[in-house]
Amino acid sequence: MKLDQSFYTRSSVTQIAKELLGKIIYTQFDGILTGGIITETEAYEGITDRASHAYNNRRTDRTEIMYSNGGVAYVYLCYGVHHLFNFITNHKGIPHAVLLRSIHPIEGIPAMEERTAKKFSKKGFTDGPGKLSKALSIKTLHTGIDLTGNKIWLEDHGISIQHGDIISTPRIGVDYAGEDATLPYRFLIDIMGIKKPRQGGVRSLKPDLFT
DNA sequence: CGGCCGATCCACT
DNA sequence: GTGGATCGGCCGA
Repeated sequence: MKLDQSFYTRSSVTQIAKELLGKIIYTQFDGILTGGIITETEAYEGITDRASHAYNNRRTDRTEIMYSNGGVAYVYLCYGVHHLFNFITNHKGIPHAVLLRSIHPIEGIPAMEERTAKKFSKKGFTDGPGKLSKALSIKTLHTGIDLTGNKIWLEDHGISIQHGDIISTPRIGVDYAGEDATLPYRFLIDIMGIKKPRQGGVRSLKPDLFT
């Protein structure tokens, strides 16, 4: 079942970030379908969040899309190299976002291997925000795209994530954010169920777990 | 208009 | 464990 806009327009960005775990993200460009199970997200809580690009109600050409009604993409370039994908949430004027940090591939794996020049069997295939964007062919030009359309969308396949299986930690790479750098706004499912990961993330997803 | 630097990744030691 | 890649956005002058 495809997720509709009402999933994104709710007011709790942390709740949405947690509910995204276990959902399936798909992209289809030039007839090539790729997709994976979302296993890690981060919430960015708008104008009060020092880690957010929209902190203090800042509006620039880049961040303007964050003020849209929920259900569109915000993709920006990081370190001059990586295209980082965000779900825009909440209502128009409230610039909440969820960064997608990791997926577990389930669809179009050969295409993803070609795009990333890496093999799925190798550890660390799509376990990072830059890498998964490359695998799904998401680029900055997709900023503003409708997340309920036919190029990028989400589906609920009935994967049930227990509350107790969600690990939360501080967000990665936001040391500049002062007190807000310690907020537990990073959410992930530790598929191995072994231990809380250190910063840097879970690198031990079992390829066959969801198949 | 110039300079700084990041919501990262990978090669190399 | 560390440093280089790489460039658009952002800010101050």
